[in-house]
Amino acid sequence: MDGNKDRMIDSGNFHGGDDDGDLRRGPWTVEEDIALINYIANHGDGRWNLLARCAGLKRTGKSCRLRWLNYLRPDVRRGNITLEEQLLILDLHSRWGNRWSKIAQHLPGRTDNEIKNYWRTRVQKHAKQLKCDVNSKQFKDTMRYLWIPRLVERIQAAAGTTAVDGNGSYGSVAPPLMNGSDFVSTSQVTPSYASENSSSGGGSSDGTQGSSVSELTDCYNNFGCFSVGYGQDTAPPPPPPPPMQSSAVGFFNEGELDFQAMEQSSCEWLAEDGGVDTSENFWSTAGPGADYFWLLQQQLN
DNA sequence: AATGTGCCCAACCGCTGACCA
DNA sequence: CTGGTCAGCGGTTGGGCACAT
Repeated sequence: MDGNKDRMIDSGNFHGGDDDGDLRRGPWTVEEDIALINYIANHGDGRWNLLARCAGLKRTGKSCRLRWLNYLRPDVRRGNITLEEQLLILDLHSRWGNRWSKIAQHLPGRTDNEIKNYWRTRVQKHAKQLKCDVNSKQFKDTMRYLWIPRLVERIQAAAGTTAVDGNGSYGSVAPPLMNGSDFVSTSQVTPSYASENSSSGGGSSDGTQGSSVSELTDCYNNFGCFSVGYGQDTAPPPPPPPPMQSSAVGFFNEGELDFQAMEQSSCEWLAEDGGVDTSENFWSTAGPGADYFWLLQQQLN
């Protein structure tokens, strides 16, 4: 994993010829990155097409913008998605669906692209393993009753504030959640985003304001569910979850969740990425891409 | 060692909305 | 109102890597 950190170094042209108007495509070279960083340092960003021309880059403005926002921006955070971030992503996605940029606003340093990739590669993969659609009720229930409680537990364990009953089984925790008064099931989220405060710089004045991890975990412990910001820009709270539907697939047998099987899968998932490190910071230590950025810094100095 | 397979993620593409003349 | 330009967003692609066979 993390293997392609520096694959774009000096990798030359991508997609071969396709030179519509002398424009380059594909991976960025160190020289291009330096040119872009230097130009933005001196002139700021924005007006990307103009920027691309003035910086002497044979790239579209779009490409420059994407490169800057997703990779070169100094505050971009790299490395593994932490448990806290996973929790936030699950929660925010349950409210907003695939509104990656909106979700990314609540994860400082993370890009919409990164979150989108995380969702597709990890979450959707597990939906596939469960043999259910990522938008299906079954999958949402799995997230809601298993993965999220498990994440909360692990976060708290990492913080040394264990507040979960001893046996660690969520088979016993899940039923109280069944009142489900607050937690949003995606199917309930009507995409009525019009009422949100859309001041693009803000990001903290909508329903999720302050949707920090600690608030999420606190809320979860107090009420057995999330309720942060719910209902401010969405439909009324969903009704209590009905019993599992029959015609179950994957972990849904005879109309009931197979919690054992689900929990096993949950453990595998959380162990495989969440259990590694919870605070890896790409910029501060050797991590994915560190060698590339080291090289970049050397070039800039 | 060679080959096959799956995963990850940077970058691209197409679409949409905002803005302006 | 219309047409053009630009920025931003979400979906998709494909190269490279790690691991399995």
